[in-house]
Amino acid sequence: MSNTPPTRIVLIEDNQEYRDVIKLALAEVEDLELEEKFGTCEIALRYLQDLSNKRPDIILLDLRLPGMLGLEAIPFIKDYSPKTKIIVLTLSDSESDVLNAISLGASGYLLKSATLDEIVSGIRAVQNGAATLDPSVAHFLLQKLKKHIPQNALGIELSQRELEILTLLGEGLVKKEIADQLGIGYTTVDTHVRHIYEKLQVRNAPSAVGKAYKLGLFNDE
Amino acid sequence: MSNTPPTRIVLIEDNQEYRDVIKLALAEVEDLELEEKFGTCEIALRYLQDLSNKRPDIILLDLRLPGMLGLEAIPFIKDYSPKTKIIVLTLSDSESDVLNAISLGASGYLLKSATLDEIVSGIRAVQNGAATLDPSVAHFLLQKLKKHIPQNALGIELSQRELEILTLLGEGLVKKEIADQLGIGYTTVDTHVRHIYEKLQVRNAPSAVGKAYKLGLFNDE
DNA sequence: TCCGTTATCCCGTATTCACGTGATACGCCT
DNA sequence: AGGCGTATCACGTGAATACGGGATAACGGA
Repeated sequence: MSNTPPTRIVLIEDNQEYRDVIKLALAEVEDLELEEKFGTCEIALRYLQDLSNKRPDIILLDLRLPGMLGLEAIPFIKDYSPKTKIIVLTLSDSESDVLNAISLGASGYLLKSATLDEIVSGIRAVQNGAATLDPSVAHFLLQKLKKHIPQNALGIELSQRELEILTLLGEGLVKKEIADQLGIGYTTVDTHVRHIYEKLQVRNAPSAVGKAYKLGLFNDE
Repeated sequence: MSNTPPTRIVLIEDNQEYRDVIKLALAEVEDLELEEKFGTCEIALRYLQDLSNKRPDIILLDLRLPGMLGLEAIPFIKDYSPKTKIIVLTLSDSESDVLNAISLGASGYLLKSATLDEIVSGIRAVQNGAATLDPSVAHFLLQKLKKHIPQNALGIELSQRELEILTLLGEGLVKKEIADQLGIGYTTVDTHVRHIYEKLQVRNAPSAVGKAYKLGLFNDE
Protein backbone atom coordinates (compact mmCIF):
# COMPACT_ATOMS: atom_id res chain seq x y z
CA MET A 1 0.00 0.00 0.00
CA SER A 2 2.50 2.57 1.16
CA ASN A 3 4.95 1.98 -1.68
CA THR A 4 2.59 3.10 -4.42
CA PRO A 5 3.09 6.78 -5.14
CA PRO A 6 0.21 9.02 -4.12
CA THR A 7 -2.26 10.36 -6.68
CA ARG A 8 -1.19 13.88 -7.60
CA ILE A 9 -4.04 16.34 -7.74
CA VAL A 10 -4.34 19.91 -8.95
CA LEU A 11 -7.32 22.08 -8.01
CA ILE A 12 -8.53 24.95 -10.17
CA GLU A 13 -11.10 26.91 -8.19
CA ASP A 14 -11.52 30.61 -7.57
CA ASN A 15 -13.48 30.40 -4.33
CA GLN A 16 -10.99 30.71 -1.49
CA GLU A 17 -13.20 28.98 1.05
CA TYR A 18 -14.02 25.98 -1.05
CA ARG A 19 -10.37 25.69 -2.02
CA ASP A 20 -9.43 25.41 1.62
CA VAL A 21 -12.17 22.88 2.30
CA ILE A 22 -10.82 20.63 -0.41
CA LYS A 23 -7.28 21.15 0.73
CA LEU A 24 -8.09 20.09 4.27
CA ALA A 25 -10.14 17.16 3.10
CA LEU A 26 -7.46 15.79 0.81
CA ALA A 27 -4.79 16.29 3.46
CA GLU A 28 -6.51 13.67 5.55
CA VAL A 29 -6.35 11.03 2.87
CA GLU A 30 -3.10 9.18 2.73
CA ASP A 31 -2.77 8.30 -0.92
CA LEU A 32 -4.01 11.60 -2.32
CA GLU A 33 -1.75 14.61 -2.59
CA LEU A 34 -2.97 18.08 -3.43
CA GLU A 35 -0.06 19.26 -5.48
CA GLU A 36 -1.17 22.79 -6.32
CA LYS A 37 -4.25 24.93 -6.34
CA PHE A 38 -4.96 27.81 -8.69
CA GLY A 39 -7.60 30.51 -8.84
CA THR A 40 -7.65 30.91 -12.60
CA CYS A 41 -7.13 28.76 -15.65
CA GLU A 42 -4.49 31.08 -16.99
CA ILE A 43 -2.17 30.51 -14.05
CA ALA A 44 -2.92 26.80 -13.97
CA LEU A 45 -2.15 26.41 -17.66
CA ARG A 46 1.12 28.25 -17.23
CA TYR A 47 1.99 25.73 -14.53
CA LEU A 48 1.06 22.79 -16.74
CA GLN A 49 3.04 24.21 -19.61
CA ASP A 50 6.18 24.48 -17.52
CA LEU A 51 8.10 21.35 -18.36
CA SER A 52 9.96 21.41 -15.06
CA ASN A 53 6.77 20.52 -13.21
CA LYS A 54 5.52 17.01 -12.85
CA ARG A 55 2.19 16.37 -14.49
CA PRO A 56 -0.70 15.79 -12.10
CA ASP A 57 -2.83 12.65 -12.28
CA ILE A 58 -6.10 14.46 -11.69
CA ILE A 59 -7.33 18.00 -12.13
CA LEU A 60 -10.38 19.14 -10.22
CA LEU A 61 -11.79 21.88 -12.39
CA ASP A 62 -14.35 24.54 -11.60
CA LEU A 63 -16.23 25.95 -14.57
CA ARG A 64 -17.19 29.48 -13.56
CA LEU A 65 -13.87 31.17 -13.21
CA PRO A 66 -12.68 34.72 -13.70
CA GLY A 67 -11.09 35.04 -17.12
CA MET A 68 -10.89 31.82 -19.06
CA LEU A 69 -13.74 29.47 -18.31
CA GLY A 70 -13.09 25.94 -17.16
CA LEU A 71 -14.58 24.42 -20.30
CA GLU A 72 -12.30 26.49 -22.49
CA ALA A 73 -9.30 25.29 -20.55
CA ILE A 74 -9.97 21.60 -21.09
CA PRO A 75 -8.46 21.40 -24.60
CA PHE A 76 -5.32 23.12 -23.35
CA ILE A 77 -5.04 20.78 -20.40
CA LYS A 78 -5.41 17.83 -22.77
CA ASP A 79 -2.71 19.36 -24.92
CA TYR A 80 -0.19 20.22 -22.22
CA SER A 81 -0.77 17.14 -20.09
CA PRO A 82 -2.57 14.45 -22.06
CA LYS A 83 -2.55 11.81 -19.36
CA THR A 84 -4.12 13.99 -16.71
CA LYS A 85 -7.73 13.09 -16.04
CA ILE A 86 -10.17 15.94 -15.54
CA ILE A 87 -12.98 15.96 -13.03
CA VAL A 88 -15.31 18.90 -13.32
CA LEU A 89 -16.31 20.14 -9.87
CA THR A 90 -18.79 22.95 -10.13
CA LEU A 91 -22.05 24.48 -9.01
CA SER A 92 -23.50 24.38 -12.49
CA ASP A 93 -25.70 21.49 -13.47
CA SER A 94 -26.61 23.12 -16.78
CA GLU A 95 -27.17 20.62 -19.53
CA SER A 96 -24.86 22.32 -21.97
CA ASP A 97 -22.03 22.48 -19.44
CA VAL A 98 -22.36 18.77 -18.79
CA LEU A 99 -22.51 17.84 -22.45
CA ASN A 100 -19.64 20.12 -23.37
CA ALA A 101 -17.47 18.78 -20.59
CA ILE A 102 -18.11 15.24 -21.74
CA SER A 103 -17.47 15.87 -25.38
CA LEU A 104 -14.26 17.65 -24.44
CA GLY A 105 -13.19 14.52 -22.63
CA ALA A 106 -13.77 15.10 -18.92
CA SER A 107 -13.62 11.90 -16.87
CA GLY A 108 -16.05 13.06 -14.24
CA TYR A 109 -18.64 15.66 -13.38
CA LEU A 110 -19.35 16.36 -9.74
CA LEU A 111 -21.42 19.10 -8.17
CA LYS A 112 -20.27 21.09 -5.17
CA SER A 113 -23.15 19.63 -3.24
CA ALA A 114 -21.18 16.38 -3.23
CA THR A 115 -19.81 15.21 0.09
CA LEU A 116 -16.09 15.07 0.58
CA ASP A 117 -16.34 11.30 0.66
CA GLU A 118 -17.97 11.32 -2.74
CA ILE A 119 -15.24 13.54 -4.12
CA VAL A 120 -12.54 11.29 -2.75
CA SER A 121 -14.14 8.13 -4.13
CA GLY A 122 -14.70 9.93 -7.42
CA ILE A 123 -11.01 10.71 -7.60
CA ARG A 124 -10.15 7.08 -6.85
CA ALA A 125 -12.55 5.84 -9.51
CA VAL A 126 -11.07 8.13 -12.16
CA GLN A 127 -7.54 7.24 -11.15
CA ASN A 128 -8.51 3.60 -11.77
CA GLY A 129 -9.63 4.37 -15.29
CA ALA A 130 -13.31 4.66 -14.49
CA ALA A 131 -15.49 7.76 -14.24
CA THR A 132 -17.55 9.56 -11.66
CA LEU A 133 -20.84 11.35 -12.07
CA ASP A 134 -23.01 13.25 -9.68
CA PRO A 135 -26.32 11.36 -9.32
CA SER A 136 -28.34 14.22 -10.78
CA VAL A 137 -25.96 14.47 -13.71
CA ALA A 138 -26.17 10.71 -14.16
CA HIS A 139 -29.94 10.97 -14.25
CA PHE A 140 -29.81 13.63 -16.92
CA LEU A 141 -27.37 11.62 -19.00
CA LEU A 142 -29.44 8.46 -18.71
CA GLN A 143 -32.48 10.29 -20.02
CA LYS A 144 -30.37 11.69 -22.83
CA LEU A 145 -29.00 8.26 -23.68
CA LYS A 146 -32.39 6.61 -23.67
CA LYS A 147 -33.34 8.65 -26.69
CA HIS A 148 -30.10 8.01 -28.48
CA ILE A 149 -30.00 4.26 -28.03
CA PRO A 150 -31.62 2.78 -31.10
CA GLN A 151 -33.54 -0.43 -30.66
CA ASN A 152 -32.07 -1.89 -33.76
CA ALA A 153 -33.07 -5.47 -33.19
CA LEU A 154 -36.25 -5.25 -35.23
CA GLY A 155 -34.94 -7.99 -37.46
CA ILE A 156 -33.45 -5.41 -39.77
CA GLU A 157 -29.97 -6.44 -40.73
CA LEU A 158 -27.90 -5.30 -43.64
CA SER A 159 -25.11 -7.38 -45.06
CA GLN A 160 -21.60 -6.04 -44.82
CA ARG A 161 -21.60 -5.05 -48.45
CA GLU A 162 -24.93 -3.34 -48.15
CA LEU A 163 -23.82 -1.37 -45.12
CA GLU A 164 -20.66 -0.41 -46.96
CA ILE A 165 -22.61 0.90 -49.90
CA LEU A 166 -25.13 2.70 -47.73
CA THR A 167 -22.29 4.38 -45.87
CA LEU A 168 -20.74 5.61 -49.11
CA LEU A 169 -24.14 6.81 -50.29
CA GLY A 170 -24.47 8.81 -47.09
CA GLU A 171 -21.07 10.34 -47.75
CA GLY A 172 -22.22 11.75 -51.04
CA LEU A 173 -20.92 9.31 -53.63
CA VAL A 174 -23.19 8.52 -56.55
CA LYS A 175 -23.69 4.94 -57.61
CA LYS A 176 -21.11 5.11 -60.36
CA GLU A 177 -18.47 6.40 -57.97
CA ILE A 178 -19.33 3.72 -55.44
CA ALA A 179 -18.96 1.08 -58.16
CA ASP A 180 -15.54 2.40 -59.08
CA GLN A 181 -14.39 2.67 -55.50
CA LEU A 182 -15.45 -0.90 -54.71
CA GLY A 183 -14.23 -2.21 -58.02
CA ILE A 184 -17.61 -3.63 -58.99
CA GLY A 185 -20.11 -2.79 -61.69
CA TYR A 186 -22.70 -0.07 -61.62
CA THR A 187 -25.56 -2.50 -61.88
CA THR A 188 -24.27 -4.42 -58.89
CA VAL A 189 -24.37 -1.32 -56.77
CA ASP A 190 -27.85 -0.65 -58.08
CA THR A 191 -28.97 -4.12 -57.05
CA HIS A 192 -27.51 -3.73 -53.57
CA VAL A 193 -29.25 -0.41 -53.18
CA ARG A 194 -32.55 -2.02 -54.12
CA HIS A 195 -32.05 -4.65 -51.44
CA ILE A 196 -31.25 -1.93 -48.92
CA TYR A 197 -34.49 -0.17 -49.79
CA GLU A 198 -36.44 -3.38 -49.34
CA LYS A 199 -34.93 -4.12 -45.97
CA LEU A 200 -35.35 -0.60 -44.66
CA GLN A 201 -38.71 -0.24 -46.35
CA VAL A 202 -37.91 3.03 -48.06
CA ARG A 203 -38.07 4.20 -51.62
CA ASN A 204 -35.06 6.43 -52.07
CA ALA A 205 -31.55 7.14 -50.91
CA PRO A 206 -32.09 10.09 -48.57
CA SER A 207 -34.60 8.19 -46.48
CA ALA A 208 -32.40 5.10 -46.47
CA VAL A 209 -29.61 7.15 -44.94
CA GLY A 210 -32.03 8.79 -42.52
CA LYS A 211 -33.51 5.48 -41.40
CA ALA A 212 -30.09 3.94 -41.01
CA TYR A 213 -29.18 6.68 -38.56
CA LYS A 214 -32.43 6.32 -36.68
CA LEU A 215 -31.95 2.58 -36.39
CA GLY A 216 -28.38 3.01 -35.34
CA LEU A 217 -27.01 0.95 -38.20
CA PHE A 218 -23.94 3.16 -38.27
CA ASN A 219 -23.41 3.03 -34.53
CA ASP A 220 -21.24 -0.01 -34.36
CA GLU A 221 -18.25 1.37 -36.16
CA MET B 1 -36.48 13.10 9.98
CA SER B 2 -38.25 10.27 11.72
CA ASN B 3 -41.70 11.20 10.50
CA THR B 4 -40.95 10.60 6.84
CA PRO B 5 -41.93 7.04 5.87
CA PRO B 6 -38.99 4.75 5.09
CA THR B 7 -38.03 3.94 1.51
CA ARG B 8 -39.55 0.57 0.66
CA ILE B 9 -37.17 -1.75 -1.14
CA VAL B 10 -37.61 -5.07 -2.91
CA LEU B 11 -34.63 -7.23 -3.79
CA ILE B 12 -34.63 -9.69 -6.68
CA GLU B 13 -31.53 -11.86 -6.44
CA ASP B 14 -31.00 -15.59 -6.64
CA ASN B 15 -27.79 -15.81 -4.67
CA GLN B 16 -28.71 -16.64 -1.09
CA GLU B 17 -25.53 -15.25 0.39
CA TYR B 18 -25.64 -11.92 -1.36
CA ARG B 19 -29.31 -11.63 -0.49
CA ASP B 20 -28.47 -11.93 3.18
CA VAL B 21 -25.63 -9.46 2.91
CA ILE B 22 -27.98 -6.87 1.48
CA LYS B 23 -30.62 -7.70 4.05
CA LEU B 24 -28.24 -7.18 6.92
CA ALA B 25 -26.85 -4.02 5.41
CA LEU B 26 -30.21 -2.42 4.85
CA ALA B 27 -31.41 -3.41 8.31
CA GLU B 28 -28.81 -1.10 9.77
CA VAL B 29 -30.07 1.93 7.89
CA GLU B 30 -32.95 3.66 9.54
CA ASP B 31 -34.88 5.09 6.63
CA LEU B 32 -34.54 2.10 4.34
CA GLU B 33 -36.78 -0.90 4.67
CA LEU B 34 -36.23 -4.17 2.83
CA GLU B 35 -39.80 -5.13 2.20
CA GLU B 36 -39.34 -8.44 0.41
CA LYS B 37 -36.72 -10.44 -1.36
CA PHE B 38 -37.26 -12.90 -4.19
CA GLY B 39 -35.09 -15.43 -5.94
CA THR B 40 -36.75 -15.23 -9.35
CA CYS B 41 -38.52 -12.66 -11.44
CA GLU B 42 -41.59 -14.83 -11.77
CA ILE B 43 -42.28 -14.80 -8.05
CA ALA B 44 -41.44 -11.13 -7.74
CA LEU B 45 -43.79 -10.21 -10.56
CA ARG B 46 -46.58 -12.19 -8.96
CA TYR B 47 -46.01 -10.18 -5.81
CA LEU B 48 -46.06 -6.89 -7.72
CA GLN B 49 -49.18 -7.92 -9.55
CA ASP B 50 -51.04 -8.59 -6.32
CA LEU B 51 -52.99 -5.43 -5.69
CA SER B 52 -53.17 -6.07 -1.96
CA ASN B 53 -49.44 -5.39 -1.66
CA LYS B 54 -48.02 -1.93 -1.39
CA ARG B 55 -45.80 -0.95 -4.25
CA PRO B 56 -42.12 -0.65 -3.35
CA ASP B 57 -40.17 2.56 -4.01
CA ILE B 58 -37.09 0.81 -5.27
CA ILE B 59 -36.33 -2.57 -6.76
CA LEU B 60 -32.79 -3.89 -6.67
CA LEU B 61 -32.63 -6.21 -9.63
CA ASP B 62 -30.10 -8.86 -10.54
CA LEU B 63 -29.83 -9.73 -14.21
CA ARG B 64 -28.66 -13.35 -14.31
CA LEU B 65 -31.53 -15.19 -12.75
CA PRO B 66 -32.94 -18.67 -13.18
CA GLY B 67 -35.94 -18.50 -15.51
CA MET B 68 -36.87 -15.02 -16.63
CA LEU B 69 -33.89 -12.71 -16.91
CA GLY B 70 -33.80 -9.43 -15.06
CA LEU B 71 -33.84 -7.39 -18.24
CA GLU B 72 -36.96 -9.16 -19.44
CA ALA B 73 -38.70 -8.39 -16.18
CA ILE B 74 -38.20 -4.62 -16.40
CA PRO B 75 -41.13 -3.94 -18.74
CA PHE B 76 -43.44 -5.96 -16.48
CA ILE B 77 -42.24 -4.10 -13.41
CA LYS B 78 -42.87 -0.82 -15.22
CA ASP B 79 -46.30 -2.08 -16.07
CA TYR B 80 -47.35 -3.45 -12.68
CA SER B 81 -45.76 -0.72 -10.62
CA PRO B 82 -44.93 2.31 -12.76
CA LYS B 83 -43.63 4.50 -9.95
CA THR B 84 -41.12 1.98 -8.69
CA LYS B 85 -37.56 2.89 -9.63
CA ILE B 86 -35.28 0.09 -10.73
CA ILE B 87 -31.64 -0.21 -9.82
CA VAL B 88 -29.80 -2.98 -11.60
CA LEU B 89 -27.39 -4.69 -9.24
CA THR B 90 -25.42 -7.35 -11.03
CA LEU B 91 -22.07 -8.91 -11.77
CA SER B 92 -22.36 -8.24 -15.45
CA ASP B 93 -20.73 -5.15 -16.87
CA SER B 94 -21.46 -6.20 -20.43
CA GLU B 95 -22.14 -3.27 -22.71
CA SER B 96 -25.35 -4.66 -24.06
CA ASP B 97 -26.74 -5.32 -20.58
CA VAL B 98 -26.00 -1.74 -19.59
CA LEU B 99 -27.50 -0.24 -22.73
CA ASN B 100 -30.55 -2.46 -22.58
CA ALA B 101 -31.18 -1.66 -18.95
CA ILE B 102 -30.98 2.05 -19.70
CA SER B 103 -33.23 1.97 -22.70
CA LEU B 104 -35.73 -0.06 -20.68
CA GLY B 105 -35.75 2.71 -18.13
CA ALA B 106 -33.57 1.58 -15.22
CA SER B 107 -32.65 4.40 -12.85
CA GLY B 108 -29.35 2.94 -11.81
CA TYR B 109 -26.74 0.34 -12.67
CA LEU B 110 -24.48 -0.89 -9.90
CA LEU B 111 -22.02 -3.76 -9.90
CA LYS B 112 -21.77 -6.22 -7.07
CA SER B 113 -18.26 -4.99 -6.47
CA ALA B 114 -19.89 -1.87 -5.04
CA THR B 115 -19.53 -1.27 -1.33
CA LEU B 116 -22.63 -1.33 0.81
CA ASP B 117 -22.22 2.40 1.34
CA GLU B 118 -22.33 2.96 -2.38
CA ILE B 119 -25.47 0.88 -2.69
CA VAL B 120 -27.16 2.79 0.12
CA SER B 121 -26.23 6.18 -1.34
CA GLY B 122 -27.31 4.94 -4.75
CA ILE B 123 -30.72 4.05 -3.34
CA ARG B 124 -30.99 7.48 -1.75
CA ALA B 125 -30.02 9.20 -4.98
CA VAL B 126 -32.62 7.31 -6.97
CA GLN B 127 -35.28 7.90 -4.34
CA ASN B 128 -34.56 11.61 -4.76
CA GLY B 129 -35.19 11.44 -8.49
CA ALA B 130 -31.56 11.18 -9.49
CA ALA B 131 -29.63 8.17 -10.77
CA THR B 132 -26.69 6.06 -9.73
CA LEU B 133 -24.02 4.48 -11.86
CA ASP B 134 -21.07 2.32 -11.04
CA PRO B 135 -17.89 4.24 -11.95
CA SER B 136 -16.87 1.73 -14.60
CA VAL B 137 -20.33 1.85 -16.12
CA ALA B 138 -20.21 5.62 -16.01
CA HIS B 139 -16.90 5.52 -17.85
CA PHE B 140 -18.32 3.32 -20.55
CA LEU B 141 -21.36 5.54 -20.96
CA LEU B 142 -19.27 8.69 -21.15
CA GLN B 143 -17.22 7.19 -23.95
CA LYS B 144 -20.42 6.20 -25.69
CA LEU B 145 -21.89 9.66 -25.28
CA LYS B 146 -18.79 11.42 -26.53
CA LYS B 147 -19.35 9.94 -29.95
CA HIS B 148 -23.00 10.80 -29.99
CA ILE B 149 -22.64 14.42 -28.99
CA PRO B 150 -22.20 16.42 -32.18
CA GLN B 151 -20.12 19.57 -32.14
CA ASN B 152 -22.55 21.54 -34.17
CA ALA B 153 -21.11 24.99 -33.61
CA LEU B 154 -19.06 25.09 -36.80
CA GLY B 155 -21.07 28.07 -37.93
CA ILE B 156 -23.36 25.81 -39.91
CA GLU B 157 -26.91 26.91 -39.37
CA LEU B 158 -29.93 26.08 -41.44
CA SER B 159 -32.99 28.29 -41.46
CA GLN B 160 -36.18 26.86 -40.03
CA ARG B 161 -37.59 26.26 -43.48
CA GLU B 162 -34.42 24.57 -44.65
CA LEU B 163 -34.36 22.27 -41.66
CA GLU B 164 -38.01 21.45 -42.25
CA ILE B 165 -37.36 20.52 -45.84
CA LEU B 166 -34.25 18.54 -45.01
CA THR B 167 -36.21 16.59 -42.42
CA LEU B 168 -38.89 15.70 -44.92
CA LEU B 169 -36.24 14.73 -47.44
CA GLY B 170 -34.75 12.39 -44.85
CA GLU B 171 -38.18 10.86 -44.36
CA GLY B 172 -38.39 9.86 -47.96
CA LEU B 173 -40.55 12.53 -49.55
CA VAL B 174 -39.58 13.71 -53.01
CA LYS B 175 -39.43 17.39 -53.75
CA LYS B 176 -42.88 17.48 -55.30
CA GLU B 177 -44.42 15.89 -52.22
CA ILE B 178 -42.58 18.29 -49.96
CA ALA B 179 -43.89 21.20 -52.00
CA ASP B 180 -47.46 19.95 -51.67
CA GLN B 181 -47.14 19.27 -47.97
CA LEU B 182 -45.76 22.73 -47.28
CA GLY B 183 -48.11 24.41 -49.69
CA ILE B 184 -45.31 25.96 -51.74
CA GLY B 185 -44.05 25.46 -55.27
CA TYR B 186 -41.70 22.79 -56.52
CA THR B 187 -39.09 25.28 -57.58
CA THR B 188 -39.09 26.83 -54.13
CA VAL B 189 -38.27 23.50 -52.58
CA ASP B 190 -35.56 23.04 -55.17
CA THR B 191 -34.04 26.39 -54.28
CA HIS B 192 -34.10 25.61 -50.57
CA VAL B 193 -32.41 22.31 -51.23
CA ARG B 194 -29.67 24.06 -53.17
CA HIS B 195 -29.05 26.36 -50.24
CA ILE B 196 -28.93 23.38 -47.90
CA TYR B 197 -26.29 21.78 -50.12
CA GLU B 198 -24.24 24.95 -50.11
CA LYS B 199 -24.36 25.31 -46.34
CA LEU B 200 -23.56 21.67 -45.68
CA GLN B 201 -21.08 21.57 -48.55
CA VAL B 202 -22.55 18.50 -50.16
CA ARG B 203 -23.75 17.71 -53.67
CA ASN B 204 -26.78 15.50 -53.16
CA ALA B 205 -29.61 14.58 -50.86
CA PRO B 206 -28.30 11.41 -49.23
CA SER B 207 -25.14 13.12 -48.05
CA ALA B 208 -27.11 16.14 -46.87
CA VAL B 209 -29.17 13.88 -44.62
CA GLY B 210 -26.06 12.04 -43.49
CA LYS B 211 -24.20 15.21 -42.67
CA ALA B 212 -27.18 16.64 -40.82
CA TYR B 213 -27.19 13.62 -38.55
CA LYS B 214 -23.46 13.82 -38.00
CA LEU B 215 -23.69 17.50 -37.14
CA GLY B 216 -26.64 16.87 -34.86
CA LEU B 217 -28.91 19.22 -36.76
CA PHE B 218 -31.83 16.97 -35.93
CA ASN B 219 -30.96 16.65 -32.27
CA ASP B 220 -32.84 19.60 -30.94
CA GLU B 221 -36.32 18.40 -31.71
C1' DT C 1 -29.75 53.44 -47.79
C1' DC C 2 -27.82 49.44 -49.31
C1' DC C 3 -26.63 44.76 -48.58
C1' DG C 4 -27.23 40.06 -46.71
C1' DT C 5 -30.45 36.52 -45.45
C1' DT C 6 -34.56 34.30 -46.15
C1' DA C 7 -38.47 32.75 -48.75
C1' DT C 8 -40.79 32.53 -52.74
C1' DC C 9 -41.06 31.45 -57.94
C1' DC C 10 -39.50 30.13 -63.08
C1' DC C 11 -36.96 27.52 -67.39
C1' DG C 12 -34.09 24.18 -69.36
C1' DT C 13 -30.99 20.24 -69.47
C1' DA C 14 -27.73 16.72 -68.55
C1' DT C 15 -27.21 13.50 -65.02
C1' DT C 16 -28.77 10.31 -61.89
C1' DC C 17 -32.23 7.49 -59.81
C1' DA C 18 -35.83 3.93 -59.12
C1' DC C 19 -37.56 -0.06 -60.74
C1' DG C 20 -39.36 -3.93 -63.80
C1' DT C 21 -37.30 -7.97 -65.37
C1' DG C 22 -34.09 -10.70 -65.95
C1' DA C 23 -29.24 -13.80 -65.13
C1' DT C 24 -25.12 -16.63 -62.78
C1' DA C 25 -22.68 -18.27 -58.92
C1' DC C 26 -21.24 -19.36 -54.22
C1' DG C 27 -22.08 -20.94 -49.57
C1' DC C 28 -25.03 -22.55 -45.99
C1' DC C 29 -28.62 -25.01 -43.90
C1' DT C 30 -31.93 -28.63 -43.93
C1' DA D 1 -31.23 -31.97 -53.46
C1' DG D 2 -33.49 -27.84 -53.07
C1' DG D 3 -34.09 -23.37 -50.94
C1' DC D 4 -32.41 -18.97 -49.08
C1' DG D 5 -29.32 -15.16 -48.72
C1' DT D 6 -25.58 -12.86 -50.71
C1' DA D 7 -22.86 -10.91 -54.42
C1' DT D 8 -22.22 -10.21 -58.95
C1' DC D 9 -23.84 -8.49 -63.70
C1' DA D 10 -27.29 -6.61 -67.69
C1' DC D 11 -30.98 -3.52 -70.39
C1' DG D 12 -34.37 -0.13 -70.72
C1' DT D 13 -37.37 3.68 -69.32
C1' DG D 14 -39.86 7.14 -67.06
C1' DA D 15 -39.16 9.86 -63.02
C1' DA D 16 -36.44 12.70 -60.15
C1' DT D 17 -32.41 15.26 -59.24
C1' DA D 18 -28.58 18.71 -59.61
C1' DC D 19 -27.47 22.85 -61.35
C1' DG D 20 -26.74 26.98 -64.42
C1' DG D 21 -29.09 31.04 -64.74
C1' DG D 22 -32.35 33.92 -63.63
C1' DA D 23 -36.49 36.89 -60.64
C1' DT D 24 -39.35 39.34 -56.67
C1' DA D 25 -40.17 40.55 -52.04
C1' DA D 26 -39.77 41.12 -46.99
C1' DC D 27 -36.84 42.03 -43.14
C1' DG D 28 -33.09 43.58 -40.44
C1' DG D 29 -28.54 45.05 -39.70
C1' DA D 30 -24.51 48.05 -41.24
